[in-house]
Amino acid sequence: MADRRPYRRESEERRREDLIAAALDLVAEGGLHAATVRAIADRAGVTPGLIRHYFTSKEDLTRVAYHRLMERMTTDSAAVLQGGPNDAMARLANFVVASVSTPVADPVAVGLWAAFVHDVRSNPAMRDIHTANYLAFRNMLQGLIAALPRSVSDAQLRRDAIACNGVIDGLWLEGSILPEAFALGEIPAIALTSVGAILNIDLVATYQPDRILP
Amino acid sequence: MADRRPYRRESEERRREDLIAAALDLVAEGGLHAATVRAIADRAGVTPGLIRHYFTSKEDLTRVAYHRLMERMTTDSAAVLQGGPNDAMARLANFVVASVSTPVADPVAVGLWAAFVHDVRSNPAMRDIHTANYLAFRNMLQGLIAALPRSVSDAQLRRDAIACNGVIDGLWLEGSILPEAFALGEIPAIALTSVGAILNIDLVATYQPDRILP
DNA sequence: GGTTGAATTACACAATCGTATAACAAGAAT
DNA sequence: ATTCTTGTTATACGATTGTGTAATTCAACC
Repeated sequence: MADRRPYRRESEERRREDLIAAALDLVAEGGLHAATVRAIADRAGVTPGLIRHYFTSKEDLTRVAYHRLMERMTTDSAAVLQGGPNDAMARLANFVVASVSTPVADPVAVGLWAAFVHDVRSNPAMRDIHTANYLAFRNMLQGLIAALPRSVSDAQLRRDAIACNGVIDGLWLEGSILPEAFALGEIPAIALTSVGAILNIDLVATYQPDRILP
Repeated sequence: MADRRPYRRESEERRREDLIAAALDLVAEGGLHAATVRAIADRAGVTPGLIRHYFTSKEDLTRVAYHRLMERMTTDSAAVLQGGPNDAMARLANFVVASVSTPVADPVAVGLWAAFVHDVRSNPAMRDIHTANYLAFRNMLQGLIAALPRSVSDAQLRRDAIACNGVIDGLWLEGSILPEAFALGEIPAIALTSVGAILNIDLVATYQPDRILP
């Protein structure tokens, strides 16, 4: 009959990846309600029906997309450890700064993250994803703290990690939501001072930016 | 014709209040998309059309509801200052604990809060509401810190307030999203220790719960 | 105690949502 | 070349969305 839209066959992995990326893009831009099956398909350059060919439902796609987001945030924070200094204090300082700087701290990222928070509370599958990634991040932080030249009990180490994670999360949040409320570099500086105060070490003097700050 | 639903006339204030409360309830339970005009009206015991009689649009109702939510959270934190001790350190300690305890820290509240974060970024009116309430909270905290028996510069006072606000926000977030990941009273204890470490004072020894903890 | 004004209900409407199913066509297999 | 598999498009459907507009009924007022 009429001319059908021409198309190319792609691998399953490629198609799933494109759809996930399109979904995250749309959520970041317009919130969860903007990520409709039609909009996602359009952004990914396919037709809506294809989504249900690769995902059992829209909820399924949502779940996978959230997992990908959390994974990316943890990876971005950890990336700064690769090829950096070997000194424990310097490694911690780099990690702290990276966690409250772009691309981890970012208005788009926090909007994206917040969009899924409610589902995390109400949906068991989403909560499992959140718990796993939250603990992965905190354990990474705890490992960096444990490597410091000081001796504390395991219980104290846990409390320190929770506290430092708290400052980082809080500053990440505020700096991302209201970036214009802070001077350039103010949040990273405060993060270093605070984590240092909690752990009773001088992180500020330790920190040496071996990478270009944005 | 058929029997119309009987109704009572109420004051404008009462109706607006009921509709706002209904909207917040629904967002808390099922996210933003659950708060449809029909669901809100049903919860408030009226018919959908009445919403547009008191609010120019659904967006208008959403904006007002968010304002009410932020207002309530700040008020709940400040409530602990009323009738409490006069000692500056004790007042700060009470405030810190209240900010990371129920009803301020609560799974429902954080889900509610997160639902609006995206709009805060993209909608100027929502951002104004957020900025005003965020600064109100931080200034309240800064006032408590300024009252402490120690002398620091204004710039340092600002940094201290941002840092303490960060820990509080971060712990509020984590404790609210994953309450089962922490022991009872663990988060308040860590909050006191951390804020104390940042300000270089002993808040833990100061804190004396003159109110029943939940 | 009618009369009147506005609070409230009732209904309609176009747009959009997620999902289901059938038709097609691209590329590998033969 | 032809067939076959299945990735992909096309279309339809019922439910639900926010928003207008007209019809009612409550309660105050003279």
